[in-house]
Parts: sequence; structure tokens; C-alpha cells
Amino acid sequence: MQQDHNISIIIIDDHPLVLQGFRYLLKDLKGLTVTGCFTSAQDSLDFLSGHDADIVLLDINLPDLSGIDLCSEIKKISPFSRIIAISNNNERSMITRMLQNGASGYILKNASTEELMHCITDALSGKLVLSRDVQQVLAQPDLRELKITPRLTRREKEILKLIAAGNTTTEMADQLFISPLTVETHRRNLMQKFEVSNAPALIRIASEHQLL
Amino acid sequence: MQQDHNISIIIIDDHPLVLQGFRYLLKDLKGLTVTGCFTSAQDSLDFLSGHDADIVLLDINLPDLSGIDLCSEIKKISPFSRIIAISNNNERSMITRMLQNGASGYILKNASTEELMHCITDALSGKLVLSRDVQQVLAQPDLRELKITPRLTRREKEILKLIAAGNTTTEMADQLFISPLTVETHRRNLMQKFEVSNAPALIRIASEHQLL
DNA sequence: ATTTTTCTACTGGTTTTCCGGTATTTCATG
DNA sequence: CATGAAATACCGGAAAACCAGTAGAAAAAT
Repeated sequence: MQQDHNISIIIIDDHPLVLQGFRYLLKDLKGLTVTGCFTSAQDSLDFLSGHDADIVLLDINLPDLSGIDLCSEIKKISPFSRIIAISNNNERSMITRMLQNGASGYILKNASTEELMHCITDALSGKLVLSRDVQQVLAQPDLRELKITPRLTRREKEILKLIAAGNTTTEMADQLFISPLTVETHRRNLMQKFEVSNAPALIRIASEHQLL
Repeated sequence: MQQDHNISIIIIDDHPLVLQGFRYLLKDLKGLTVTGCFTSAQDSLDFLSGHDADIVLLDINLPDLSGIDLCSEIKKISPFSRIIAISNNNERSMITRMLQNGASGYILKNASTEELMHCITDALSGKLVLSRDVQQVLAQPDLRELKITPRLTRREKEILKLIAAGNTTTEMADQLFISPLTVETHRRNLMQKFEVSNAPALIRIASEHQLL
């Protein structure tokens, strides 16, 4: 499929400028068509549920959905798309999480145009593509980020934020229309997942993992 | 000078993509020429010491020099240039400082292309241009910057970190060789200073203020 | 259709935090 | 030396969190 002469690309980025930049760069490449440009996660998902794309260029800092979540959503809808993450964020955790969630590449926005083009053509041939800076980040192991972020359920994320906002168990129960006992269970599970023994430590580690 | 039919623009941005995007957008505008594109502050200053530019589109997140400093440098070398700041940063302090340092406009990167074009043409006619989002930020007094970080004593900072690390009152007391009752007092004072009613909220706000 | 995960809810008890005061000692600075 | 800020410490009681376990219903995934 990817070996055909008409390769489709979609671009997702909430910055119109970057969108334009990509379009401009790609328009002269033979056998390659930009079939969609989107400035929000939802728009792109709507499109992909009706069409296919060979390559998805994905800015991970979208307003409506985190790049990580969007990545796995896209893979669900359109599993053969190759996703290349485009980001300013060169944190190891972000990079690895994107790759874990199905991305085929990760390049920083300040990569040179040549590098970008190179990555796109490489991705078409099935390689895992990483821009130079990203490779450097991955090369040297980061001590801090060996601790992986546990996977949280929707409800747990919700409770986590409410705890961080200073709510008590009963307050949360009232807001969510569930029993206080249930809220306590969720909190307990959260603390277990993060291997901490009280709420302050929970909030601390959650904020380190940028889950608030 | 600005009223001539040949208006020169230079663009400074360390993201080649954005650079391309601007070029693409501007190339069809009559009477307007992009005379330079630079990915570092130094390059642009070198250029401007030999040439003039009517408009400078300036990304304020450059690797080698802060946008604020570069802005005043440019104004020294080329005082009649109109500088439009292009940024992801919508913090009030950043915006006002750029304007104080001689910028004629400030737009966010996620502005629509139409908005961008509008701003550029407006700037040519001498207006102060601000993108919609920026206007909103300036319109309403900043919430974050009203709540100043309370001044903490040495001991309070110490206790704060120990709480964040998951210690209970008695554990902290043991480590610091003081009475648990004293620890409780410190915690109480911390919560009072930050105007929160429990420890999780305390840790949350402390981490926002980067005190951990 | 069946397994797994998530959300829900409970019992019963222990520990810790939170609240409202008050009060003494220490130490630096005017 | 006086004044104020910081650190120390206390009481009593109410509220909330924490622990260990169980378990059914709903939703999602296979």
C-alpha cells in the first residue's frame, strides 16, 4: 500500500503557520498528496473514520486532546497509518510514550527542513524516524524517568484532579454523584498505582508526571 | 518610507517550518518582499546592521537570545523597523515587556492565517496590532499574577518538601528532632499562607509555584 | 459470547489530619 | 533594649484519610 505512487498525508497542528509550512514543503514532492489539514484532534478523527492516510504528521500539543491519547485513537481507527509526532517537547518521557502508543517517528519542530523531508521519505520506506535531537535525548538514559507512569482510568484521572484541587471525599462524591466509599476506593487505587502512601505524595508525583 | 510600493520584511524564527509558512503566506502579497529569513538572533542582527527592513516578524523563543533583548537590539540598530512578536507564550508579563521594548505588535502562533495577514497589513499602516487571544489576555487582569507566592520561612520550606515526599507528621518530627505538634503548626501555617484547606491542595499549588 | 477491566459499593476499624486557640523561647534588627 | 518574626510546643475535639478486604454490575475488549 505504501509502495504505490500516490501516498496520502494528513497534517494535524493547531498552528496554521506550521500547517502552511508543511503544505508548502510537501507540495512539490511527486507521488505524494496532502489529503487533509486539521487544527484539532476531533476534526482529524472525524476525517480518518471515513478515509485512510499513509502518513499522519501530528503536533502533540493540541488544545482538545493530548498527543498521546490522540495517537492511540488514530491507531485504533486507522491502524496502518504511520504517525510522525512533531513537537517542541524533547522530554524523554513524552518521546517514549508516543512511540509506545504507536508513533513511527518523532521529530522536533526546530529540525531543519532538509531533516524533515528526510524523515518523511524515510518513514515512507517503513523506518522508525527520529530527528537528531531526539536521538540524542534517547541515547543517554535519564535516571529520573525510569519510573514509568502507571496507566490510569478515566475516573481515576478525574478523581486525581479533584483531589489536587483540594476536594474532600464527600465533596467529590457529591460532584460525581457517586458514593463517598467509591471515591475512597479510587483514591486508594491511585495511591497503590503510584506506590505512595498518602494524598500529598500522590499529588506530588502526579504533578511530576504532568497529569494535573 | 513605509508608504512605498516596496515594503521589505524579514522573518526571525528558529523553526524552519514556521519560516516556510510565512514565506508561503507572504509571497503573493503585492508590493511586499521578504528580504531575509533567519533562524538565530545573531544572524538577524548582522543583516540589519547592513540593511533596513520595514517589518520584522520575530519569534521570541530563540535559542541564543531572549526575544525581549533582541527586540531592543533591533530597535537600536534599525529604529524605524516595526517589530511584530510571534509567540506561543501568552503570559501577560511577556506581552507587556515586548511592547515596552519597542514591539509594534504581538500575535500568537495559533492565530488563524487570516488573522495573521490582517495583522501584517495593519502594522504596515502604523497600527499597534494584537491578535484576538492577546487582546483577551491584556483585557482581563491576570489571575495568576494576583496571587503572589507567599513568603515561606526556612522551616516551612523544609516541611513542605517533606509533606510532598509523603511523610506523616510523626515521621517529620522524628527526622527534624522536633515535636509532632510543632510540625502540625508549620503545616497549618503553610496551608493558611497558600489559602488551601488540605495538604494535597497545598502540594498542588506549591508545585505550580515550583517550590518543590 | 466470554473474559477482562472499570466502576461501583460495602464493613469495620485505625491513623492522621485539620481546626481553633494559646504560649514560650530564640534571634536578628532597628 | 525593645520589637517582631520564626520556631517551638501544647490542648481537645471534629473531620477526614487510610487500611484490608470483598464483591456485584457495567462496560470494553477479545
